[in-house]
Amino acid sequence: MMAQSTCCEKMSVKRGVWSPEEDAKMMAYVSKYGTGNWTAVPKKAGLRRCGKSCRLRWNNYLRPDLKHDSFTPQEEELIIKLHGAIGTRWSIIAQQLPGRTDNDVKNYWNSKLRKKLQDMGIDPVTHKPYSQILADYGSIGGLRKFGHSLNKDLKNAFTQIEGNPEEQIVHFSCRDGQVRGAQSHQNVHESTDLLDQLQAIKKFTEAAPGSKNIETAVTASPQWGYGHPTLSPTSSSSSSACSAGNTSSSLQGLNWQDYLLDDVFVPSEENMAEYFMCGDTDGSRKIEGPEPTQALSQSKNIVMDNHGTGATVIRASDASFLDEMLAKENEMMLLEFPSLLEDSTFES
DNA sequence: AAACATGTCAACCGCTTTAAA
DNA sequence: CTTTAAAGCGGTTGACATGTT
Repeated sequence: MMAQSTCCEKMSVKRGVWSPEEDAKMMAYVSKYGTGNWTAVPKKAGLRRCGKSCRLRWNNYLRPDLKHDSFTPQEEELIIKLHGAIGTRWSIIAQQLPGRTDNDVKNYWNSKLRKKLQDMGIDPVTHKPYSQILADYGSIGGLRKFGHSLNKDLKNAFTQIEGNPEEQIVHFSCRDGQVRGAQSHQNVHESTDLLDQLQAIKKFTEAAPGSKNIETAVTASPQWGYGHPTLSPTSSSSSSACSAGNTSSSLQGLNWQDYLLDDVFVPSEENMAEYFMCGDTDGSRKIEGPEPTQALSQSKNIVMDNHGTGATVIRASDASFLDEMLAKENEMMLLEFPSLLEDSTFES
């Protein structure tokens, strides 16, 4: 294990997996004294643990209101949707799932849901199809030459794939000028590992039995649901294939657009408020901090069209901010990747 | 049957936020 | 207002289980 100095080490207390005896002591203590003042718990409960460890054990495992069975398709859907809206705010997501902890949700996302989306050709960070993300790469004015280089690489990569190249490449082609602004710009930062994405797309195209299916699944993007039968992975591990199968019915009919940020935040400010007021009947729980406001202000600047092409409308007042960001990025590109900016072999 | 790879999940780390002194 | 301890949080690790070669 690590040799870092922690509070637990200083106190020379036990670490690692809890024994049934320790759990019993913990339960006995809480039933007698209740929770709170965790630093005092180890001494009072007769445990050789640090308070933090006790709190974690109680909150993540021993609490009687916790569910210990597997996640339901409904819970799965909610996690995906919320993750698409607010990202890795696990505690907030967990508040919407009674009996689940942030740790549960986080683990479930990392071990199951993230892979499931990847296998379907959807970027688990942006919740967009990889094809759209890659199209966006080529459509960013501030990264003009960089985008062209990427497109060249993409074309090289995809000419290697067997089948009808026309159908497969067309979805990754540059649609210059169509997507600009905060949303597409964000994609550049959030989906930085191009290689991984290429591999995922390759995997996706290989998994589909024929190019016709790909045509149906990708070209007709409004019909592209998470549960699309042709997207079920055939070459992935048994567990992911199995879980994908489990949810195909529950998620059928849902489009990837359903999981985009705007679906949750754009409709109205009331919806926003409702969303961030947690499900408690007394309404006492709510999100703290500036995030909802930020999300709202962002959502006002981004308007996705109904077909998920990612077209954005930026308020005039934001233009200078964007220009500044793009200029900064150009500057960074010059410093870090001057060779890419010199690449003039792929102009269009 | 053994070795290796992969998946799962409880627990930990360290940073941030909150609240009390 | 400042300091400090407690609690909250998201990311990461590692032990164990299971699957694959």
